[in-house]
Amino acid sequence: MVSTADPAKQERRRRIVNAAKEVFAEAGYHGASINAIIERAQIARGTFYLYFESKSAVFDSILEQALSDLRSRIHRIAVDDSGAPPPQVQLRAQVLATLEYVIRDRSLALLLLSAGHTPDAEATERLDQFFADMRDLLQRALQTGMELGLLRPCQPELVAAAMLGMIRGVIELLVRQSSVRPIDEVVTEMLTVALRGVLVA
Amino acid sequence: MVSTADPAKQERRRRIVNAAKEVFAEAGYHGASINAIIERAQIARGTFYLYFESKSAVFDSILEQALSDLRSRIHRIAVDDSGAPPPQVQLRAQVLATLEYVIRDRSLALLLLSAGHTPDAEATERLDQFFADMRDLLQRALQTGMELGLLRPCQPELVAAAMLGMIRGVIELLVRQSSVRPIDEVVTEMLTVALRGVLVA
Amino acid sequence: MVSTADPAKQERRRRIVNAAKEVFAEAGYHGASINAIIERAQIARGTFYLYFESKSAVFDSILEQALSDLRSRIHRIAVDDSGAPPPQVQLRAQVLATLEYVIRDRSLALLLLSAGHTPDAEATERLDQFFADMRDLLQRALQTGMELGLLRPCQPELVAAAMLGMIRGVIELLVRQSSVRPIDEVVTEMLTVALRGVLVA
Amino acid sequence: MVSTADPAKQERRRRIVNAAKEVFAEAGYHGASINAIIERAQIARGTFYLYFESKSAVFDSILEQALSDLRSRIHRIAVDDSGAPPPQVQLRAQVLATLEYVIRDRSLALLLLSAGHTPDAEATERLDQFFADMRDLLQRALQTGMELGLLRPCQPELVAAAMLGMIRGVIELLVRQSSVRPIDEVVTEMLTVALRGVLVA
DNA sequence: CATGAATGAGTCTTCATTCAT
DNA sequence: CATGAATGAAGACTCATTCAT
Repeated sequence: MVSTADPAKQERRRRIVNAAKEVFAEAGYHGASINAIIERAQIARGTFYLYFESKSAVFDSILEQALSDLRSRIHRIAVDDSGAPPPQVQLRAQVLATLEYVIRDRSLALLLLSAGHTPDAEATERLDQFFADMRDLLQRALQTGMELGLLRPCQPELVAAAMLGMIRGVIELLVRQSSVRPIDEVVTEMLTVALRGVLVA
Repeated sequence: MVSTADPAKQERRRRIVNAAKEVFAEAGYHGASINAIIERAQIARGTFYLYFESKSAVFDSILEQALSDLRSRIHRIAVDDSGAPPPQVQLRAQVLATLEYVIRDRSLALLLLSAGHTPDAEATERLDQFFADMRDLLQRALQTGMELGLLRPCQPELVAAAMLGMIRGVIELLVRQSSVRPIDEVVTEMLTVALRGVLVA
Repeated sequence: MVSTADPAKQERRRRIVNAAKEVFAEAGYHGASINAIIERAQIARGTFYLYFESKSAVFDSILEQALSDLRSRIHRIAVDDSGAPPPQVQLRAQVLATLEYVIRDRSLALLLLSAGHTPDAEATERLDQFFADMRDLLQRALQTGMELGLLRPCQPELVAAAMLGMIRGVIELLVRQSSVRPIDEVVTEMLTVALRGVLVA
Repeated sequence: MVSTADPAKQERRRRIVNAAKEVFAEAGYHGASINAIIERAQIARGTFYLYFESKSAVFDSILEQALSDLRSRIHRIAVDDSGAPPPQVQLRAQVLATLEYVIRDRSLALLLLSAGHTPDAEATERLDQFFADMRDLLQRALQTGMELGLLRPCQPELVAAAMLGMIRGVIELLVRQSSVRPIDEVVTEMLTVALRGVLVA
């Protein structure tokens, strides 16, 4: 077991993970060679395999961590719970938290955006599952909103997909442009578009 | 020169392109082995290289064709030309044409959605350029709409990115679900969300 | 049988042989591709195999022709036959004939000089045999000369090898330099060196 | 940096070089497959590429080493320097050193003799340059000898080519015959022929 | 634990040869 | 006979993974 917290080991592990994240982000899963990773992490070849079973294992580990972090920032929006803040506030908070987390780590963001094709079926599936979960959450939120008469009738599945895409599109823009925008305003704009559209009236 | 016609050759070339498209879609650029492509195309190894210089050449060819087809379906929306149909109609037509083209060829859609990391820098650049162009078009349309007082004030760059993402998100949904939806309704819903948002009022 | 003299066929065969000779000379046996040969000969791929069984077959054919031509120019020098010209004259005539034949066809010369490594064991052997024969001839001439008291005592095998090398060296010079030298003088110089050496006395 | 010592690595490198030298000598550059080399060297495919960048790299390395070794054995002959041994002695020493070096390593000798057509243009050029240099050296020695009245008037370029060929011819004989001759006597004979020719007087 | 030399399965690509038209 | 499209064996090279030191 490596998980048992020897601090030096933990540090090393983190070094590897970070190196791998950068290399994956720059070159994609396939283009990322163990060579590049260990060079960036300043470790020997064998050492890598002391901490991770395989290339796909690091990738999985990075993904798992990211998805778990993201999941902890996103929940079902409570509507009946009288103690909770109003739905729009909850929504805003979650979107903001998500964006902040992803934007903070450019490599991770790139990795998540492009992590399509891994030969590691599991990783692909895990990522797909994550996005599916997010869409479900959105979809249910939309459904509830419709039932409560807050939202206009629509095809929730489709709109959920559209909105998820919207978020990805915005993240891509933020990540590709090195210029730093105030995330707060970005979220405001995004939500306005999603909720009110772009027409004047 | 034979490059023009010979129906048998054209047919063969198409077989290879289709096989490649499927394999690329399923396995990504790297995961796609020449072996897999020629097996699916039912041809010998050497035959592949009779039609394409290299693996990246087929990929490029597929990409080029797709982007050119798409570009021919998408143009700047004319607003002052009194002979032209109203902007919303033009917009709808273009989105519809795009979706129809992409949805028709599932493999191509998957390929376009995930064609992030190719070692072929040119291909990656070409794809990036395409999406950048699309965003520009959207951005300018938004700007014009704002200037004409049709759209509410917004950050056009951000909104353009969001909408492009929306389209990608919807395409992904359509492509992943094998269920066939009436594209017409999909477009209507998408445009409604983009233009009017989801709120009731 | 192709040997039966249809003149058009003969002409075509010659075209192929010449093309092959040039390509072999320029690129070596391995570097010579059937492609290059048929392009230069202006024929289709299949046509090549109508005239020659394989790549090595053309090579063999070229070699065989050249060696046979050369052999017909080189004979044992007659010393007792009172009707024959003096040995030195015979020697000179043969060396001259050899050089003239080889120099006339630059490609052939290059091919003969470098035709070391063919995967075709037979061709290699044939070439080796030719050079061995030439050396034998020289060696016996030397031996005879020694026995007749015309030449100083020496190790005939060694000296034969040296003189064969001398000839090859000179041919190489003539072929590599595009400048045209009077072959007659070349032969004179060569024979003088071989017979009298370079010292003054 | 490890490039300097590590005896085990050096040994392995030598094993590869030797295997390659043999295979190149037997089969020529093209005929030599990496497969054959690694089999003879008893190493795995990847190991080869740990020591050499490519097939042509080993070839280059072998060539470079040989040419450098040979160059260090051959110099301009000093004639005015009163402290130097007489020219004939210097000449003899150099020819002897050259032959000894080349004969000792049969594979190397074969490789040098036949290293005509490499697709590696650089290697070919390097070899050509070497022989050109040697010819230059000989040519200048002849010129000097003529000017000093030691040698009879001749065309130095031609004679230099002849003598270089002579050396190659003799090496070829020594290398092809497995029988071992006393190199000393070989050199004596060769020089005698070159200097005094074969005639009795 | 760390190291990095060694491994070999797997990839792309070339090219001599065949054969249906 | 001529053609050139099709074939597939063979070759060079890469890179994730292992293991002796």
